[in-house]
Amino acid sequence: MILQGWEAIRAEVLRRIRVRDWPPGALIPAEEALAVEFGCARATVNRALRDLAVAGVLERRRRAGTRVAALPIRKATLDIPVIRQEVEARGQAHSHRVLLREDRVPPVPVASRLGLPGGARLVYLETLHLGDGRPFVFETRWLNPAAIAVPLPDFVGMSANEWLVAHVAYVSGDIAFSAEGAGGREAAVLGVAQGTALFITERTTWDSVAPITLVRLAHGPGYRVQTLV
Amino acid sequence: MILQGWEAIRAEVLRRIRVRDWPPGALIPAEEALAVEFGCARATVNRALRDLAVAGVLERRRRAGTRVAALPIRKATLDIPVIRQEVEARGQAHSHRVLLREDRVPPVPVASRLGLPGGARLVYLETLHLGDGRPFVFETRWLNPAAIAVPLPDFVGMSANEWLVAHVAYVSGDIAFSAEGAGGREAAVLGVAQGTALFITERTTWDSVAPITLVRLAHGPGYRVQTLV
DNA sequence: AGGGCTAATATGTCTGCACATATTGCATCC
DNA sequence: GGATGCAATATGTGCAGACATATTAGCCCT
Repeated sequence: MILQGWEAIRAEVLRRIRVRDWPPGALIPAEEALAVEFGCARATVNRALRDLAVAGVLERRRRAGTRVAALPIRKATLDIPVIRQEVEARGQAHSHRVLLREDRVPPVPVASRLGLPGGARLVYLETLHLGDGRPFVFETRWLNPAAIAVPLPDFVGMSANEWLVAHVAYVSGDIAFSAEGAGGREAAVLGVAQGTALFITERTTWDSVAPITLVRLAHGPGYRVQTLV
Repeated sequence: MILQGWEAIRAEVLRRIRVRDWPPGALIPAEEALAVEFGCARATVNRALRDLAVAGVLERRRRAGTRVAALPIRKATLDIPVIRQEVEARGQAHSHRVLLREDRVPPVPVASRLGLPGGARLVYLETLHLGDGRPFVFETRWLNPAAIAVPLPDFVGMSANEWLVAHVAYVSGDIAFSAEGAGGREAAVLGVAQGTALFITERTTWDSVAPITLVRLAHGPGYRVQTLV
């Protein structure tokens, strides 16, 4: 069987896995053998198999060979859009209001998540994002001014997230999702009953060395994060 | 500057992005130019840049060149472990109980999500997963027996997920996360107050042609899904 | 039988070259 | 002026060959 292109090879390998030609856990032929069978170079087979390994479909180890993953559905990728884009994707007009901004000593859990000592002062910011004037998400954010070289703006013209992206050194970080009942303030701001289940996104972002910001987004009812695997 | 290995090149490119040598939106030099600068083959540069593009850090288009993504934090990958592994990773002993199993005609939203006509009969399954004997997650599942060649077991000895992975043709599908208040049954089964915010995971999985199963996992308070970006 | 070293092997990566393909910007034509 | 076509260009993909590296299986020695 002659196949053209690494994607064709990936598709054929996937097909064999799906029809259980190669069942979960099975060892599949070596790259060299597949290259001969498909009439292509080993590098091309390598490209296809590596891609499937990244996707979690295959598990590869040197010398040990390549085997079909025992539990295939293991990795999912999701897009984390900027809030403005998310709102606009729903066909609504985005706006935001800064509800509060002040210097504060963060509570211990916040400081520890950011890896800061107890006494450090941070900027605390509360922002409400709206779609067509209705509350969409309530953002509470801790900013570390010590890690930001330029002076902070008032975040009225541009949301904190967009300003950070545009003005601060490239960031990395982690994201966590959870569910929580709305507290009094959240309920009031979002216009829902207290205790309503909210979808919470928490994001920590780091400079190469210092923590920059910790954001907590409280999404109102009906919010979903969706993935294509 | 001479660099060895595509990961070293990726690191150097990332560094330049971080220090805003190449700010968001900027066009970076062509592969050929970077290959000369780093003293390696173009394919090696290509490998590094392609990797960063997959990670969402770079955006590449033929002829148009490679530019730094304007909004870098856009893609996140997360692992979706099997429940048993998740429980065991917490150092707890996993067990599960099948609470209900019967043939049912699914409600319209379920049928439409699976792309099935209205009248089709499915197997409905309610399972409670426990960690050290305490409720961990409440699983409700619709199974499409028409898409499964072998007869279904009782799922007492092995959870549905693990049985499916082991016995059914390889599946793909999508995952969605949301937050909901606990209904009466969920509250009772999980041992929480009605209305408690639950973290909901919904998974649809497909054969190459037919829908196989729709699972809804209701996680109790404190549950988080975490990601490293 | 058991433990440790060695050789075989599959994947990982790199090079240098070539051609394919998408896209852009310019030139041309009406 | 506007639409159309062409050529230049950056990335995408492919090949053959080579060496690197991790891991295993088996051998040897005690």
